[in-house]
Formats: sequence, C-alpha cells, structure tokens
Amino acid sequence: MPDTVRVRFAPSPTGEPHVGNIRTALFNWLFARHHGGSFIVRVEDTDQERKVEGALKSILASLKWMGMDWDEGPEGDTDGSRGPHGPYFQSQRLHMYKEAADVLLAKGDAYICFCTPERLDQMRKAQTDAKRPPGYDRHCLLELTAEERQSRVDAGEEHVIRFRIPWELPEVVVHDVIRGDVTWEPKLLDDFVMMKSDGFPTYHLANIVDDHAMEITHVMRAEEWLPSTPRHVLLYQAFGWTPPVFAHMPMILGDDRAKLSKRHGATSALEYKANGYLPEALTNFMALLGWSLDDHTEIFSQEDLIKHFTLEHVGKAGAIFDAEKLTWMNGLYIRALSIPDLASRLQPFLERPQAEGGLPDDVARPLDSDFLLQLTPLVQERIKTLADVTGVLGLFFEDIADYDSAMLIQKGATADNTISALKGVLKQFESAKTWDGAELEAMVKPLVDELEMKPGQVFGAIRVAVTGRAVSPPLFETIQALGRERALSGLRSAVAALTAAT
RNA sequence: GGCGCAUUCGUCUAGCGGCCAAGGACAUCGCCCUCUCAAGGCGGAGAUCACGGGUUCGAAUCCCGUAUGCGCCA
Repeated sequence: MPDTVRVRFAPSPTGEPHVGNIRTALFNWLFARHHGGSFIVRVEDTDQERKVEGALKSILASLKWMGMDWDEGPEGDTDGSRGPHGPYFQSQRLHMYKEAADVLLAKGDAYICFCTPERLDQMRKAQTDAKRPPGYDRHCLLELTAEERQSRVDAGEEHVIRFRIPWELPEVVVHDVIRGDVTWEPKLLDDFVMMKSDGFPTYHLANIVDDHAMEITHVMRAEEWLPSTPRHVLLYQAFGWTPPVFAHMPMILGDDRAKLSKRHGATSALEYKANGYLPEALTNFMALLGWSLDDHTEIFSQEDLIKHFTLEHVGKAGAIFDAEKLTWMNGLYIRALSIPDLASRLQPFLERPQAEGGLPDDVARPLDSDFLLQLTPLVQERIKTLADVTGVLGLFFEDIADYDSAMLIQKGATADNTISALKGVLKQFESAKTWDGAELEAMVKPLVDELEMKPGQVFGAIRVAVTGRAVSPPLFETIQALGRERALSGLRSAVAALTAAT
C-alpha cells in the first residue's frame, strides 16, 4: 500500500445518520486505521435547500459513539478547521469551485448554458417520444458563439456551467478495486451541470475538486455512486489530475431487497443507541455487512477489525440488514461485559422517563448504584438490548403487581398444599438469621420433601407470592435482592389471598 | 426507457478450477441442563451454487447469452 493512505467520509447534513452511511464511514475508517493513514470528514453542505438543522451534530455524534475518530474535519458543528486542508465544509470553499470551473471554461472543457427548465423539458420530451436516450443537446454550445454567450453573461442573464463530455473518446473506464474495470461509452453520458445558476457547485464538481485538494488516495463509497464515477474520471482528466483509487461498496438493503429506508424500521445509528444497542455490537455487525474475514470468525473487537480489514474481502452483492442477527450479537456483547460496566450502561435506561421505557416515574432518581450493581448479574443473560432491562428489573423497584391468586397454584399442586407450603416457607423465612439466597434455599428444600411436592411447585408459588409474576430471575437470588420485608409481606398476602379464595 | 452492477441455505456469508454430492453464523425445529424466563451444550432440517450454453480430463469458481433483482439518469 502507498505510504500515506488518505480517505474521507463525506456526509451531507440532510438527515439522520443512516446506517448505510455509517457503514461507509466505518469501512473508510477501518481502512485508514489498518494502513496507518488519515481519516477525513468533509461536510458536503452545498445543497442549502435540503440542509437540516442538527443533522451534522447527529452524524458526528454517531461517529464518536462508535469510536470513529477523525484526523481532519470539523472541530464542532460549524468550525471546519481541524487539519491543514480546510475548511472542511464545502459551503466555505465556494471560491475553489468557481476557480476550477473557470479553468475548464478557459480550456473549452466546459461551457455556459442559458437553457430554461421549460426548454429542457421540451427537449427531453421530444427525445423520449423519438425513443432516444435523453440528454442535453448542446444547444448553447453549438448555436451560440463565445461572444454571444459572454455578452449574455455580462448582461446578467441566469446561466449554469456544463461540463463538455469528450464524446470523441471511444470509452471511459473506471478501475474499481472491488468490481474490476467498468466501461462506459462517453457518447451515452450527457453534458452535466457542474455549476448551478446560484453559483453553487453540483456534487460532481465539488467532490472532485475537494478530493484532489485534500489529497484523497482512495474513494470508498456506496455502490449507488458507481454510475456517476465515469463523469468524475472525465473531470480528473480534464483537470489533468490523477484520480484516486475507487472502491464501490455493496449497499445495505431492507428485507424486500430495496435500499434500506425508514419504512424498513430503524435506520439511524442513534436510534440503535436509544434502543439499547452497544456500539461494539453495531460496529461488529455492520462490518460483516459486505465484509468477512473467513469461514468461521464473526466476533471482532474494533482492534481485530482494524487488524484484519482489507478491501480484498469486501463483497459485491447488496446485503439485507438483518436486525435479528444484530440483536443476537448485542446479547452476546452484553453477556461479555463486566458487571460494573454493564451496570453503568444500564443505569440511564432504567432512569429514563417511564413514558420512554424507564422505571415508573415515582421511583427516585438517580438509582442507588450499589443496589444496581447487585441486580446486574440477574439481568445479564436475560436481555438482548439495554432497553430490555426495565422489564426484567422493574419488579425490584415496584410494589408487587396485582395478580390472580390462582397463579400461585402451580401445575399439579392444590390450593391446600400450596397454602401449607407458603405458610411453611413464611415460618422459615421469619426465623432466618441472615438474609442470604443460598441459606434461604436450604431452608425450603426439606419443606418440599415433607409436603411431597415438586420443587417447581413450591418455588413457583413463592415466585408469584414475592414478585407477582410467573417469570423472574432465579428465585433465591431474587428474594435476597428484594429484601426480607418485601419477601415476608408478599408471602403473607399470598397466604391470605389463597385462604380467602377457598 | 437508457446505462451500470449484482445473483451460493429464509438472512449474513466461506469458496478465488480438483480438498465442495458446498463449510460457518442468525433465525427455525428437536433433545439435554433446569425453580420460571433466559443463557449454555448437542443434534436436525434447510442451497439441483438463478437458468441455458460453452471452455476444460475436471466449474459454485473462467467465457457468452437469458432471466430476475437493485442502483443511477430521465
């Protein structure tokens, strides 16, 4: 590899950080880190119409959340000054595009066009009707003299600048690392607009000018950009610049194989964060969307990814975003976390407002972190996302839920022996010297034999009595965490309820 | 409509001419473990490698065509 790899992630601040874009960022970032190169963030904000307030902030936050740091790019949301090739906001580099356009104008590789949208529509319609491929007919290049064009510009007439595609060339080929050589006929490409009438460049121009100025060595972007690449190659040729290496990565699709979009579910990286996914898991999962190392390894730390990521292993076909597999992987990562680490990640999810999935609002915040530390082992292997925690641990913070006393009677048990069991357990627990799960369990065991019941019948009854639920973490650890008072009162009300019912 | 890319189990993929009558993982099913729920272990089912032609002693792997899907432009 060349000594200094320089790659860039070039988001438009027009919306949420789409996982497709974040995956592109990840591949670029991994490539840079693998080769010891630079990762540059450049903000492509020339489309003022589509600019969305706060979008850039979310995009940068996503990168940071997933541990992708950049060597050059924005310092904050508006300060594009980190690095020697700035500014890194395209809206602050307009003069460079203007100068570049003037160079091509002077060389005759570009020309000024005054055609109105109405005329263009008419032209296209005629072409379509004649079953010919639509494309600009070079009206302003062929029908107008240079002097005419200049005088109309001087008169202040609205105009755009078009790139003159070298139709005389037999072919233009794009060398793509992933797909090999892809060839186009220049005749089939039309003279695209590179400068709009408002003085803003189009994507094509700005992109090439910046990639060249920023000394980008590898352009890695989604496959949807492949069709515009021949135009870019032609631009590089017109400027006399060496193009970067291109690599078009497979797209991320929804379950209907169409480009992943909002109607397929969560598409923003920050949504996954809010839904309780770990950045480690998302990173690992996304890396595997279009890339793989071998036939058996699939769990990769960020460090592993950096070590192994190469373009040779990037696939060609689009990949469906399988949220189920992501969820499985997230569970795996949760189980691998240390208890203190997990506890601190869980805390904000429990402390969210109730309406957003947190504990009931009458539970005091912040939560006691020692208590949470004690509860964490009980959830660790029972949740797949951090957001699942409320469902599992809620019972430790709420009053016992109302339940039908019939729930106390387990399969194969009777009201009578269940009452006896509960009374026996209550008596034992009341006499307990210490409140330790293992000791409490040892007290219950003989009772089970004595009553000739199955362990599950007794345990199940106790579970419902102390939690109000049929499902909970392991019983005696739960009872220990619940505390003596809560356990005893649960047992008492259970006995009372059952007795009253019979 | 034009151009381009892609096509291996439902899904993510391994495979770069013989090791493949195709391997792993998710999901699914069954069994084991077990106080519930999980987690974990074991096992099953699941792909005529889109289809049709070539090339070759030999093709999932190379070439051509067709189909389908997707993308871009309009």
